[in-house]
Amino acid sequence: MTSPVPFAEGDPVAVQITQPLDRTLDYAAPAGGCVTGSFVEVPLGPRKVVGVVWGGGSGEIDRARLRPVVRALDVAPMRAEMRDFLIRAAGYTLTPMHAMLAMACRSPAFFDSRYMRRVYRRGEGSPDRLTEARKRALAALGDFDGLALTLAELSRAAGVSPSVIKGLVRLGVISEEESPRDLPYPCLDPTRSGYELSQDQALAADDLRRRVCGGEYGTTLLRGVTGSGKTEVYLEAIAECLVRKRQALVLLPEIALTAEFLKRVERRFGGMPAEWHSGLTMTERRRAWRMVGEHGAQLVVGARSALFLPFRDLGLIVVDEEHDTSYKQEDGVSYNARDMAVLRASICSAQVILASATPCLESWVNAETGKYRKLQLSNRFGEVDLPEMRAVDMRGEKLAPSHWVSPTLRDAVRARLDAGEQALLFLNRRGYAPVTVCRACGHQIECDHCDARMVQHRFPDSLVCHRCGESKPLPSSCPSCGAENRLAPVGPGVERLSEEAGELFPDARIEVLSSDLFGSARALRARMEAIAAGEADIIIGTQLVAKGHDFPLLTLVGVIDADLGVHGCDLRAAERTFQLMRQVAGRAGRRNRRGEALLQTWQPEHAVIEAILDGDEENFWRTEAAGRREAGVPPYGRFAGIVLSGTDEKVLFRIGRSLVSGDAPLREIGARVYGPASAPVARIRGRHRVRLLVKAGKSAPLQRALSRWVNRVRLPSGLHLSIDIDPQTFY
DNA sequence: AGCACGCCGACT
DNA sequence: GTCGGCGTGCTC
Repeated sequence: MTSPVPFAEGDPVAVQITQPLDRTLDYAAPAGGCVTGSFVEVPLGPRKVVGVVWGGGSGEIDRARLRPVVRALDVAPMRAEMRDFLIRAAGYTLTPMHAMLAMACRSPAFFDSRYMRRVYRRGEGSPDRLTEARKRALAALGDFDGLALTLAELSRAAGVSPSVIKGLVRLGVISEEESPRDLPYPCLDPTRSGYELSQDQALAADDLRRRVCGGEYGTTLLRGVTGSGKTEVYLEAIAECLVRKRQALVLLPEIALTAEFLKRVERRFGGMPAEWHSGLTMTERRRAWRMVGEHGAQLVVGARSALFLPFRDLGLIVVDEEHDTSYKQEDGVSYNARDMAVLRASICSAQVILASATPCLESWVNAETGKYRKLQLSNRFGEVDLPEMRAVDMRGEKLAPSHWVSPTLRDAVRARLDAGEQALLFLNRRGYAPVTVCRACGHQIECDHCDARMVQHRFPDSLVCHRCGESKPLPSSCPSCGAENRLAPVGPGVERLSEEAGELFPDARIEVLSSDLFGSARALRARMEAIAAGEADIIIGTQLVAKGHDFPLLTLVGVIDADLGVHGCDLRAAERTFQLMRQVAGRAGRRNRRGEALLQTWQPEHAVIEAILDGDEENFWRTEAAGRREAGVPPYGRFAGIVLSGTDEKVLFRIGRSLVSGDAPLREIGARVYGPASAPVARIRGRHRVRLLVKAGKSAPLQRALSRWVNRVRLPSGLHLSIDIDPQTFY
């Protein structure tokens, strides 16, 4: 990598700012100079904004007219490889550079000065008289041996007043010193002995260690079912990375999973790594950002945005549960963290480990074709791990109206309860009922802002739009025809299912686990732990329970509606259903008990349901891949979504049609455009959305053609156009 | 993104 | 005759 170019005071420099300008602006370097990559504050009209020195000035503006950079910010300059990453990520996702840069500038470190704080440690002297309060103060210092505590922290920990501590400082018993605000994270020790690995795991771990040692780019798909010990294996790769003094990053799909993972890291390396996600306080963010860029953080555990942290020398990125859809960000800047991890690693010569029991088809194909290496972990616990899976053919079951638990499933649950074991009823629908319909006129209650049906909830009584979060009370009369008391809930949600379970199993302790029923991730976690310890007999849950938590007493999973995901024309419907079913089923029966999974379905002969039941994963992936190849869709073709949003739907369609009629740049590369049509979510918070879909061949230069195409039309003000490369949703 | 400049309707 | 609506364009 090129070393940073220095600029002396007054030299013209090009600055990329985080404001919506699609080019750099020239400024005069500040007093003390700056280098390429310096984070700077620059004047823009009447304001001051943050930017990064991108290089020497363009010279377009007369030197004498240049406004000077206000100051270089007190953080390490952006490294050349980070700039390279941002430029290439922007080019791939067709994100304007200013928006891409903004993601790398989400740092509270910019404006908080690097101030010192006064901390207290044990000093040399001994006290003249050892009072009770003084004893407590010294004991507290002993408890936090080596840690620098502030006056407030120490006096709270010891339960004494600050004056006691000040008194001891005067006697020299406690020493007072200045220490930087942001402390390095504790040093992790990769040489501690790790978890005991099975032979299979040890082989995989050795392989990954060698890769990390090589110091080159490479991606490995690490496959293994829940309980096969993927985490222990990639912790060894991290250990190797730390031994080599390079930094490591672990991406997790959900914040709720970090706490448990952090504990495992602490057990393995004897210290806590840095965390990065939306739940951090300002202070924590500042410390993490700064320490990652200096020498103070070896390992970061975080959400997808951690990819934009200023790592000094990143040697390994682990993407855990790589198939998880939350890695794809679609609001604002849209990118897939899995793909960006691979890009970033290829730029800084790092290894990538994509870990999953059920990889996404793209990764499966990449592993098959040799683009990624693959490592398969077999099951540590022999054959016990996968539950016995059976379909419950709903066509042969007798069910009362508005009931969803079949007699077959009911009997199976009863048997588990009698044996003192737990059962899980899985339904991927929050709330009481997904639809509220008027029995008099057939009207369905929709959200006023989103064109989505509102979901009826009972805790508390209300109608909630799951799209925008809008809620309103359940009316007593139909908003369309005015009929009184004719509004009826239709279809099941977890709350309604728990009502039914209550009737079927009046003596059982029933617990609903749904993300909206808990105030915080912490509360949810605590509840899950209590349930895992046996505080419930029947768990009713949404996909929340499919991830992450281990319920050792759970031996039966009943999937209320296995067909939910297989209809619909979404490209990935089959894949998602497969992944979710395997994950949920994997919750049943761990370690010593064989579990059972019952899938209620109206179409047991459907290819996806059959693939799930017969357990031959490779066969499922092969069939799915063949179908995609045939249709020329990802990963054998490429898609891009164009969303036009604005207040006037007619204008959106007009612009959409004019885009279609000017599609020459697309036809030149053999791509086709479909639409315009109302977007899957036709209206969000009052703004209409119209969507176009572009389909191109696998190796067509899609991005270049798209930007040429889109830049041709002039957009009326108030109309917004966004491009989503590799969209997750279609129709 | 902000903020200014600028060109057409209802008020003192 | 002015105040102010927000459309268009600029920011080194």
